[in-house]
Amino acid sequence: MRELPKVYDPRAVEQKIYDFWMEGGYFKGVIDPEKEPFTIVIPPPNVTGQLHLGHAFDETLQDVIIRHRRMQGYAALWVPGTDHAGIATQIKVEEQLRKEGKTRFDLGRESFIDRVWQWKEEYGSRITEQLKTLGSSCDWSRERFTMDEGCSRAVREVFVNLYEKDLIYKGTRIINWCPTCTTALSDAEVEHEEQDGGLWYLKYPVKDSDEYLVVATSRPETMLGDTGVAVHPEDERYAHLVGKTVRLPLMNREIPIVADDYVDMEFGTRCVKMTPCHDPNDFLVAQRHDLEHILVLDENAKINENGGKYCGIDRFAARKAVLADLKAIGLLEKEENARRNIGVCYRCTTTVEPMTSPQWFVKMEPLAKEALDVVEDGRIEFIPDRFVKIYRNWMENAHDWCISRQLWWGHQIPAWTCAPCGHITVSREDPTVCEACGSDNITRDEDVLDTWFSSALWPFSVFGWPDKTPDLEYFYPASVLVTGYDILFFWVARMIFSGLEQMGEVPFHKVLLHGLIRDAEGRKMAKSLGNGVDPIEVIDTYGADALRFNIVTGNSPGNDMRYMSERCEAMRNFANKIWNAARFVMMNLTITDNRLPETLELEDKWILSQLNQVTKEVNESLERYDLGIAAGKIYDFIWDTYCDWYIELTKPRLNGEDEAGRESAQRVLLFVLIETLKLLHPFMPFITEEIWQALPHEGEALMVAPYPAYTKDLDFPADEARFEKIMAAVRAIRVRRSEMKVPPSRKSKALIATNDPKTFEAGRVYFGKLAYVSDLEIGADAPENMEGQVSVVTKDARIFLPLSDLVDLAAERTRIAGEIEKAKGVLAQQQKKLSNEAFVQKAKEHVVAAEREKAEKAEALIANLEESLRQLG
RNA sequence: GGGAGUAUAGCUCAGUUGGUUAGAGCACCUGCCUUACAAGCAGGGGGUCACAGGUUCAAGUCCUGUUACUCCCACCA
Repeated sequence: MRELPKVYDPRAVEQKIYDFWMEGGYFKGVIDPEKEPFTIVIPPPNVTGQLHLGHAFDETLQDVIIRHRRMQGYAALWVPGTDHAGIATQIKVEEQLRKEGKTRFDLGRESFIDRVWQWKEEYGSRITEQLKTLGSSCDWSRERFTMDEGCSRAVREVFVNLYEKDLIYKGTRIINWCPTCTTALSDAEVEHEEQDGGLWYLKYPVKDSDEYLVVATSRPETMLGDTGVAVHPEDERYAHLVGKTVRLPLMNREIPIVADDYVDMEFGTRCVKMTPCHDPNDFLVAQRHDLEHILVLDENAKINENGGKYCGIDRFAARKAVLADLKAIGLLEKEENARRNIGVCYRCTTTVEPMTSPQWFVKMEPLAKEALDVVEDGRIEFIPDRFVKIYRNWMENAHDWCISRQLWWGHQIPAWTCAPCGHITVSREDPTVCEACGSDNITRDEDVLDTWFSSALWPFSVFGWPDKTPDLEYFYPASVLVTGYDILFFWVARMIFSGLEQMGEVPFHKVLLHGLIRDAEGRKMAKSLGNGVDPIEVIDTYGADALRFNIVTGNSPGNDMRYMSERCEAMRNFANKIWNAARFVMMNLTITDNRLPETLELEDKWILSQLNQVTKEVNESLERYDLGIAAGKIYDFIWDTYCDWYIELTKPRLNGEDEAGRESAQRVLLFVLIETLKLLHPFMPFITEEIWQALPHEGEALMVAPYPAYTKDLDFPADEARFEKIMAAVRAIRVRRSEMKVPPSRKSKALIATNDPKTFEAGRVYFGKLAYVSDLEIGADAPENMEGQVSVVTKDARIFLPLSDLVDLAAERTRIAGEIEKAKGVLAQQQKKLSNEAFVQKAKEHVVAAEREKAEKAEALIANLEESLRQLG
């Protein structure tokens, strides 16, 4: 047993304890046919990222869950890993190159990729090392990376699979193009924000006529690619023009006027310019009317050679130029200011440009259906369940998923196009010849896959799929997935349909969705705002346990939370509280084992019964993934019940002469402390392990000790009730003394008049320490002379404190009369309820019983109060 | 345009399936360095649970409507 320092210093403990766990191999998931597996796969953070509070939140929840299950005896496994994060990582390396005055094109594809791998080697372990400082009990021997060999094989297998099933196809469709990242994006990767913009009305002259058609647009530069004007088929105003053409200004191109009911007859000018290559709706209309496709932007969003004299001009400059030129020739009818939603790239916030482009897509409809079913029928449970609606909404409307990216860092698409015959060969092994014509003149598709394509396979790729590995067999599917609601569509949805499609089974049974951590003002933490909080600094200041406890409490599933460092301070204080409680127990410790004593005192039964109750509630809360509630209960038990009451209660025994009494107090103190450490361990793993190691214990490590469970043997409801009587009396004395401002140094005699002297006799010894009583008399009667007596009343006792100099009899009478009024108020309410027949008949039995008891208590209290008042005269 | 969430003490938030006189932390007030802990102890003040209806013996909790804020989804030029 060691002497512990007075103040807990997490820095002296955490690293040491983590190393101890690692050396013990306790994080390792072990296949054990006797045990039930409990699996979590980590949402892989970006390999070159840095730990932020969002990660800390996510990882803490997972660690609490996995530690609880591990202690419960499950074969627990938490698989860690990182994501190659295509765009994000590529951007970072390109930034680095830029500082050297180079672009990726200077290096060429191969050396650029080499460079990224170097970068990954350099920074790839940073985030995982940071995860360790949080205490994450991941099985590091199973760490994976979305671009490691195994995951790459899984990606290839899935791609080929889906292609063969016709669920992946290549086609020229309208996609979202980011001109900065120079790649296509999926719909999910586009964020919408409202911006001020304009709406311009352009006049298109009808051929061989004096008429004009007026079209409105928010992107006038796209008119360079217009190939038609649409009006509604039933619009009489324009009926005579359908089939004719207009002369497209500036480009001097004749384009047809078509009738299509896409046009809203109630809206705008009722004429819509058609730019099939730069607007998804126009694209559809163009298909129906066989309009020409003219792409006018290049990959950097500059006007291309199809834009005539505007070629080479950036889209926004082109907008101004086009408008100026139209105005000059009198074809700009008017302009309006308007706020509108524009799409921006989720990585770089550049305005994305819708444009047609040959890309690869995953056909969503067939996949989405089953993925929705498993959530609807409960095979996968969302916590909280309101996310089912959001998920449904998305699944029912999901467009095909654009999976090709014009990047270099990522899984290159396994498709080869044949130069002579144009056939595309998609294959598990790199082909040397075209599978259709046998030509060896084939070239591999340059594009790579969306990062989320490999993330979608994570729940099974980490276990070695497509091989049937023992891990896959035993640990798949995961028990619970923990992640933020912000990646429900990016990741969760795609894992679900991928798991179902490839494994024929859900990838996890439950999804615990948490919110975002915001700053103290409720704003999103963002680099641009500079309001980010570095968890590593927090850990350094307050300790990982404090950060974890802060994050786990004070929020509920699915809701955002604000980060406030004051809360960390409070939790640091809590850690210190436990530390000192443990110090107290240790400095009084002479025993070397932690068995309970043969005989239990009243207060022992009380604390054990309370412990048992809190154990039950904590397990129930954890079962429901109400981690914050569970943590709160442990907090209250430790601070209020154990420290503020029980420890104080044991002091008379510990300091007493009775050997047996000293030992039994130690035994109960130690037993409850150890059980409490176990309860708390998933939440505050470091400090609990450190203390546990310093106490007499069985087993190697707290983290693999059995988690406490409710037991009938420690249920003492009758003793609890008896002890509550003593507590009530102690509290009442404290209140009275405090009201009279009697300092603790001034002790007083006390007389307790009660009809349950046996109970108070059992608790006699506590009144000295807890209620500043110097000499206690217990009996049935009040003192004969009430002169100078302060009376304190509970429902079970009338207590008299001779504090003659402080007593004002008149004031006493007033006070007691006031208390009677208050108690009568309570009683009246109860009686009202109880005299309501409907209540007595319809309410549950225990509710009625509780009300009766309450009424009885109030009655008893009133009787005692009245008795005291009478004696005061 | 569709959907979801939030609204409880000065601040940040809990509040399980409706059931004691609605809780915690921080802040505030009073008294205490009572030898585990002043990062502490004891006591206290502070809430018409956004608003209006409804269901029920009983509503912070369920239903309807209203207001305010937040978020997600969406191709109205």
